[in-house]
Amino acid sequence: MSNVHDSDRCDCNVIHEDVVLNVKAKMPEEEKLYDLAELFKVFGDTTRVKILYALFSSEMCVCDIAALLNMTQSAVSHQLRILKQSRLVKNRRDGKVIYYSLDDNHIQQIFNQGLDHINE
Amino acid sequence: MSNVHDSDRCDCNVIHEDVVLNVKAKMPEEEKLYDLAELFKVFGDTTRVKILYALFSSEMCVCDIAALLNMTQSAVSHQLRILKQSRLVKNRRDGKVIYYSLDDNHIQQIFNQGLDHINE
DNA sequence: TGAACATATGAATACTTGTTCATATATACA
DNA sequence: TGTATATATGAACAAGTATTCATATGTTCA
Repeated sequence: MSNVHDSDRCDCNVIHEDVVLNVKAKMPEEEKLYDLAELFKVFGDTTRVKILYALFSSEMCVCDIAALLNMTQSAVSHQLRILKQSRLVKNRRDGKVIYYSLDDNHIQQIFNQGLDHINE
Repeated sequence: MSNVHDSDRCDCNVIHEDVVLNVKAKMPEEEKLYDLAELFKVFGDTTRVKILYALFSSEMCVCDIAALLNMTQSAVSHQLRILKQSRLVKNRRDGKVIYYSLDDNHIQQIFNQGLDHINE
């Protein structure tokens, strides 16, 4: 039984208590929203967006990605780690070379929706 | 006529030049990818995700949002400004009260795709 | 007009994060 | 086994950002 008024953080009055209660009932659990923000945080960096977009075309090794983006191997490697931790990319080893590829089929749709917003 | 080799930033060799050139040809223009990352950066904060999710249910005034999220009116106001600048929300004034609502119909789909990724 | 309320905003602070640099790990090959 | 190459990673630094605090703006109503 959570109460709208159990807070002292808001320095103004609740104007529409019915609305607040109604919306509160419909909100997903805190953790889901946190995870969602964390996912978008991963998409919120130009380098990572470029890497993901590159992998739409084909799997690539770290050196190729670095050359494509005109970036340091180290910088790319750091970003790939973040992408892998978020289960957005996976990798396979072939000798010395490690190939990265997409590990998710929602990314392209999410990106397309995002581009729709930008282009409208 | 851009050349893969005009860079000195990559401290390793290009292994698959054909792949790099092919992917480079398919990459969207730099600016689009930048804008896309900027958009996701806006989604990459728990407070803003919560605000947007709340507005899926109904339009709300600033005080109500602050009460719902147990946050300062000021903090909410700052975030609403960012959301408005990104054309994700709009507002209308009714006397002293300002009501915010969604200004984009891609958001819900983007969020749903994101949740699909998290839940799989 | 002045008090009360809703909202906006600038400055400061604490925290997060992307890149660099140096170096470690791992594999191939002579 | 030793060297070269591909990749990973820890530490440090610079740049960005969310919240807080104080205050300003704008509207209503007595």
